[in-house]
Amino acid sequence: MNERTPKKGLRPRKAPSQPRSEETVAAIIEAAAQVLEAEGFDGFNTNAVAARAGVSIGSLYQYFPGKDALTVALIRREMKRFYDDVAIALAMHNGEDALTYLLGAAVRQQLQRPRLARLLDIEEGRPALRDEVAKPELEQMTTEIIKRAIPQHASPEVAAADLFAMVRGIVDAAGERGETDMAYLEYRVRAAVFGYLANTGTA
Amino acid sequence: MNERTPKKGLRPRKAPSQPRSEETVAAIIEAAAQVLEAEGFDGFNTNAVAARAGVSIGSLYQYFPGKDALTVALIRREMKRFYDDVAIALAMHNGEDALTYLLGAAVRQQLQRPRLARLLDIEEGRPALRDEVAKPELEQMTTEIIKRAIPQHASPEVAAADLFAMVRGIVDAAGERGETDMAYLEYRVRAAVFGYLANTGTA
Amino acid sequence: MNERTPKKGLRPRKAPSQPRSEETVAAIIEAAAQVLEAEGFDGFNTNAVAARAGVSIGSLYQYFPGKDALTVALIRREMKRFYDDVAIALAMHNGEDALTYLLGAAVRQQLQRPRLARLLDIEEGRPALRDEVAKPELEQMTTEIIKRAIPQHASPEVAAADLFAMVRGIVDAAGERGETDMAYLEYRVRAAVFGYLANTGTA
Amino acid sequence: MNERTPKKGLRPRKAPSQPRSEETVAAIIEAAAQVLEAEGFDGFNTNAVAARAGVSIGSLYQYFPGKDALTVALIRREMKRFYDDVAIALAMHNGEDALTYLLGAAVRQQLQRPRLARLLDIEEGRPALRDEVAKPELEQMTTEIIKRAIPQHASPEVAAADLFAMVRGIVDAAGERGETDMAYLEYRVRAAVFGYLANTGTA
DNA sequence: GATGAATGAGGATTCATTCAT
DNA sequence: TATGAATGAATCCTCATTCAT
Repeated sequence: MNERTPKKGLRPRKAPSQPRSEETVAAIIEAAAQVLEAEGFDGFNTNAVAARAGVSIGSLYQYFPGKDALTVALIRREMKRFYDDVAIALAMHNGEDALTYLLGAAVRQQLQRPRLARLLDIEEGRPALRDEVAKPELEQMTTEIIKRAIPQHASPEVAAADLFAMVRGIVDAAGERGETDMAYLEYRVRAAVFGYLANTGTA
Repeated sequence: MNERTPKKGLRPRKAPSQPRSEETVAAIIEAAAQVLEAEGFDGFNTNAVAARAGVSIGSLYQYFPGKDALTVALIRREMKRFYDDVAIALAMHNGEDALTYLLGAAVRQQLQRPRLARLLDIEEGRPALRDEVAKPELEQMTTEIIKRAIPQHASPEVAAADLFAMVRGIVDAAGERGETDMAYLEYRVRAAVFGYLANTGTA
Repeated sequence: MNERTPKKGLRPRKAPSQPRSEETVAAIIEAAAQVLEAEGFDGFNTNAVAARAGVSIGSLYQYFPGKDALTVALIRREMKRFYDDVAIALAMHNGEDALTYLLGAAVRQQLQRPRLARLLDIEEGRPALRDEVAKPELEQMTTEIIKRAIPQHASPEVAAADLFAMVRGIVDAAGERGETDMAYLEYRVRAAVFGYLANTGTA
Repeated sequence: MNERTPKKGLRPRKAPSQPRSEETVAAIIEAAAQVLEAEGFDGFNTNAVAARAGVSIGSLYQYFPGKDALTVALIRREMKRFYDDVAIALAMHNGEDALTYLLGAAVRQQLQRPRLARLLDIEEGRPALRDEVAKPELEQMTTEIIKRAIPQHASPEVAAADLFAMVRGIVDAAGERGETDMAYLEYRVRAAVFGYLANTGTA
């Protein structure tokens, strides 16, 4: 499957109606997570995922039209948790508190399963998946939070993108090095983020 | 080639002594860069590289014991330029100037061939390559520069790692979005880095 | 590979330059013929063809970008012989002789390897291959021969198409029934063709 | 399912006694026709047929022991209409009229759903089905008609086979080219058939 | 009877690597 | 040394068929 190949289905093949199916789908996605975590990209193949999920390869393809669709589903599953956190942050009155909460959530999530998070970050960037996993609302919501925290900021959209990128960079690298002290990491992330905002805020 | 596979040679097979060989090796490495840039991981295969380099696949294997060795060579080539910049920075007297210079160099390099840079950043993280492309001196030198810029900083090693990671994060993301305004990007990177240092410096 | 799938390469992958390659290509095509003949469509898979040719599956794909390309090559090989016969017929002065010669050639060819001929006739009709195996010159040349044999014929193009179709129909069916008496078959084919022309000629 | 595989049931699994079953069976067969027509062999799979029929795949297998049995049923359904026409022809007193009527019926039927007809003609030839869809009576009846039309014909059995084959050849090809003018096509078919008979009749 | 989830053998294709020439 | 033909393990994916519910 080449990069320019006209897309193929990346959405789940069928909404699993029976409860049995739902379990199967969840099992496959979690198996994908585990395989990716344990074997890296090299070992991340559909047969391994099916085997780890305890289902046949045929079942996997009943629910996902292809490997990429499975990856997308996994990314979405992980993204969802963050979404919820963003919503919580948005509900806060104080902008700075909201941003702080968000950073904590990001650190927590990324350090929960660091390798998985890092590998999925990479997958997200693949041209074949990019459209499917784009998160416009997420960025909009983050922009909104920044506006509240630093009302006078000149370009909150750019700031949102930069902050996403730098947080991801710092936390992924920390996870890769095996860091586990979340408090310390959170402290540094806050330092980076608020430092960035302080220095770019008053354009 | 599995992640746990007992390593294989990742060093160039022979120090090309003859000038013709040197050219060949350079041509292969540049071809690898171009293929990676143009086709992404999906199209990055040894046959394509050999073809683009205008040499036979057999010749490629004469100079590189395997695909990973080729990747490593490419990473090293890109790293070298940065090395030189770090050396220049180290020669500067004023610590802040040195750091500023370094950030500029990083931005410049990363935005020169943004996609290549980003893909190589990913490759660097692969377990199979990590040992071969580790850059202890680089980190040490950067740490040294930070020490000079912020003498009282509590943990310059951690700072060096974080700064590497955040700069890479910001610049890779900017490249991916197609940004080309280096001055603006540099400004933001400086904001992030000096903001981080300001907030973590006085432990 | 669906019927509407945007085409894929159907031309041989590389013009085999070395003599060794040429042999390999020929061996693969003949193996394809034999497998198709012996096993029918059901057994006609690339692995079987490679095995029968005594080459690895990889070699097959070095020369043919896909299964269909192999089929096309086989069809072309068979077509070529007929082409030559049409050329010979075209060189004849007497139109009826030319047509008679052509019919004989068609019968001979089709009865040489009857099952292969019949299965390839079917393959030719597959939408995925149709464009690649179209034979406009062949039809043009046949039309020309008909014009010479029956100068006053109202619509020689239609006649050419009909004659192709009926000859193919009769001979394929005869082959399927295991007929081997070429003279008798040829006699009947001539009866059909000249009967058709006699009855449609004077529009 | 290989060509030599010891046969499997090709007859419908149960004579559907209840009216509801009969409808279901008919729906499945018509769905098979539509799928074959619309997607060609590539898309002709049991799941697609069941879906198009609006029944579950399980139900399909309740009525047909396998895919081939479904194909056979479809072929039989199409054959039946022709059977009736042959019977009508047989009831005619004048042999030539009978033959003419038969040809018209053949053209009409084949041009009704040309693609379906052509694909079923191919399926009929598959060794796995051949025995199940042989039509000895049909050929016998046709032979009878020929005998009446051309009493002195030397080998009416051979003629019957040839005529079947050439009519099928001409009409299938016409359908493939998208012809729709039935009168013109019928005229040419008559020309071919009566021409053939005229030229072979007086052995 | 009907359903549709599950199965897994089978088949197409890729690509890193070797080795005879 | 260079070449490029050959290799085959690995991987993706399909679809006829079964069977528990």
